[in-house]
Amino acid sequence: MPELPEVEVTRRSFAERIAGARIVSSVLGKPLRWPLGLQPQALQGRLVQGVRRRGKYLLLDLNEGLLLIHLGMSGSLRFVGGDEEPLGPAGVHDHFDLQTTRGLLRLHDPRRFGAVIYVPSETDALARKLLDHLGMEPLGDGFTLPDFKAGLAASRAPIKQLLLSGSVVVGVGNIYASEVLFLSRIHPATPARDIGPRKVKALYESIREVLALAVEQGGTTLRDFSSANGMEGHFQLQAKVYGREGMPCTHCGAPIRLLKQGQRSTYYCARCQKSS
DNA sequence: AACGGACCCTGTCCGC
DNA sequence: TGCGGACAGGGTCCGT
Repeated sequence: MPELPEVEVTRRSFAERIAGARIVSSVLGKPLRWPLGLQPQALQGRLVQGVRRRGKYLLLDLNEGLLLIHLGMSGSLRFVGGDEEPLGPAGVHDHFDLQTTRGLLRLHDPRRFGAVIYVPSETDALARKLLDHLGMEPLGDGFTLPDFKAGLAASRAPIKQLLLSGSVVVGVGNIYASEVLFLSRIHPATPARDIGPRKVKALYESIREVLALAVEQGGTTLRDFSSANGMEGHFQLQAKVYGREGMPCTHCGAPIRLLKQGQRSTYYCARCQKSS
């Protein structure tokens, strides 16, 4: 479910409200992708200093150690402050509660591909395994055209799958991958290294523009995404190809096609999107 | 060593 | 209505 825009929107929706809070208690539900890494009650008394994002991970900085939170396919966070309507008891799909002096942070994740992991520092072995291989941040200054070009030139993988892997640039998931390839008129099966310089530039710009726009729009709500304050996203209203198999291309009218790549659906226009 | 596929889990939707 | 199968926004691991 959550790609970079949804994770960033989630971050912005509670980062300021939780900063400075002290952890009162913490409760686990069913197992997630990885174990928490310490007894939940050991978090009691620590301070939440802020919330950062790296790729699709949220990093909750504590005065001692940090929590890595990943939303997987179906995860979402809610943060409800003390003066708001309380969330009530944890439901069957609520697998992590962090009660703080500023409010309750709750992870809801039916499929449980998500994770909440405590690490003593970002240089911890597990943290490095999860974070070190991640590619460039598409909305940051470090994401440059020359570096992006070099990243594509080093891979023969189909461009759609290279984007999804996050090894060159992070945060482009299944929806936005289809969208940016449509906007830059690149066929999704094109080997990354075969894409010409003009289209590489178009793709680079599309990634920045689409992700930034999606953040502005509050992310994409297909079925159940909402930010930590309960707001739904609206980017789905601007999707040109995702989920539109058989419907006319907004540019040329040809029917949008569906392609399976690595067991994931890719939507594209066979007339507008070419390999060269 | 890069790449493709299997797999983790639950819910929903579609065709029979 | 019930049931089986396909599919869903992600990522790791393992075999080639």
